[in-house]
Amino acid sequence: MSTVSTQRVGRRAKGELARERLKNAAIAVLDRAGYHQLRIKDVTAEAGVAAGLFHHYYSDLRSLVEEILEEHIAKAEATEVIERDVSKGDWFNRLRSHYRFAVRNHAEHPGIMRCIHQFCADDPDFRKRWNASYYKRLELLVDVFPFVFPDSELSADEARLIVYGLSGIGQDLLREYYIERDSPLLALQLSEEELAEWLAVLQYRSLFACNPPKEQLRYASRILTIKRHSSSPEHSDQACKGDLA
Amino acid sequence: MSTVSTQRVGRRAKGELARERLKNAAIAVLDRAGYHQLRIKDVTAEAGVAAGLFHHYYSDLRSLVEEILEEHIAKAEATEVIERDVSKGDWFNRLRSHYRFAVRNHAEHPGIMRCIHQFCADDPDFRKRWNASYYKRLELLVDVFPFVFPDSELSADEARLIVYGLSGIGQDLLREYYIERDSPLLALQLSEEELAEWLAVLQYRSLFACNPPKEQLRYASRILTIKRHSSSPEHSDQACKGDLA
DNA sequence: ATTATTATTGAATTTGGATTCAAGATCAAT
DNA sequence: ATTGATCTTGAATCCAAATTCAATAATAAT
Repeated sequence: MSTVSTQRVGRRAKGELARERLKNAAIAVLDRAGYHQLRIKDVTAEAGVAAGLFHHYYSDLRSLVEEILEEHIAKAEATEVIERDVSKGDWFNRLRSHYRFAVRNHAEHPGIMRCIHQFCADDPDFRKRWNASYYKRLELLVDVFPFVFPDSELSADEARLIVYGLSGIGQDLLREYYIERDSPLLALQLSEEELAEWLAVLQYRSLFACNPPKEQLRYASRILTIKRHSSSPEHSDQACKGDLA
Repeated sequence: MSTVSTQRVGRRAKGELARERLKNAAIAVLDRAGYHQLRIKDVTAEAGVAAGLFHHYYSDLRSLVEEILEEHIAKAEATEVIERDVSKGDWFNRLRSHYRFAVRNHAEHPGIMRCIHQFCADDPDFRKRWNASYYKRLELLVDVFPFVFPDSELSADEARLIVYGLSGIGQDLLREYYIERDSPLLALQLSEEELAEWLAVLQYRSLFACNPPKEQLRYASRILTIKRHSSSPEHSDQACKGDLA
């Protein structure tokens, strides 16, 4: 059907290409300006096409942006497999994997993440769509709750309260760090892996009320030095030893 | 100067009154529609005045809304005194007080909190203004870090990383709960005090890697039943006993 | 080579809403 | 009671940006 040669491009393929160029242009503008300053003219200018062409491919800005976000979500969902190589009881690595995913998303697609955030605040329908994706990940954790804590007297909703509450750890921080790029924490010059680990440690501590196993930590081990000076030394690290189910 | 009687109202006072009515109308519309759907006509209609009157009192919507938010921030800062009756080493109550403040804000002024959120995502200047207020509270916690954890090897920035990371606990949750009113957690029917306590417990656990003292908990004590079934019983609760500096 | 289809342009029009303003109403001062 | 100031109205105007569309170019089918 469509020619693959460099010069000759089929009509249909050419159309698809222009469509794609508009999309990429929009992403570029989203990155530097955000959704609410986005104008059709910005997009077509960035793509180097006439203003009128926009409506040949999209009915309005919102539908273009929705397509971008939808694709992002779909792609992320396809490749996440967050808990892929995490062994069954290895909770610290499970949490760290979730954060790796979140951190990578923010670091690689700040414009898109910002836009998702703006859409969620504005548009109930989109918020539902996003939450469906986001909560799917959270529910992975909620689901294993009764298995990990068989003795706990928590209801399912209470488990959810905990997971949803803890999911906020680092959310704002990631935004300030990667999107606004305007946080005192930028001074720390953290790599993605480092940041993911720190946040995972914080989450782990809250979940289990103890530290993750020392040997798993590659960057954030200094957090283990946090001890109430009023309590007996070496209290909790030992008790919550190992990390196997 | 101005008459206090019910019927007769001075010229100046009448003006102030209309100004106030516009402001309250705007808050009402913010509550139900949010900043980005806010129109001057909506505000004047809600206030029951002609469209043109708006510009007699405000140059544009943004300045009106900024005034509303500025007043909110100022009032909140004036009355917060968050750590007022928290005794020096009583960390659990300190955290709980912070959450009481956050929860109350969301419960009482969902429209304004939503608007703050929207402004922060859009407007770098406002975000700075808000962060100045928000970080002021967080720095209360950062500042006492070296005092509470004298043996810790954390740098100031690392302490900040922890505090900022943990500050996210419950942020999204409060939005979904009080602003969007669309969270599976609504099923729990939590009172403000209950929610504040749950979130404080989560934060406390992450900070100290142990549970807060049982006797402080009025609602969330079931969280103490969370124990890794692989570890020895009663491990950390005892070690981190009491709560005095 | 001719014809039909799709892609692209940019000027003209439309739209949603902010902004202005002349005129009328209300009020305090004299 | 008259005057001058402020408050209020709503229709008229303005404006930025979206949207349309007739004309032209590029490509594919015959």
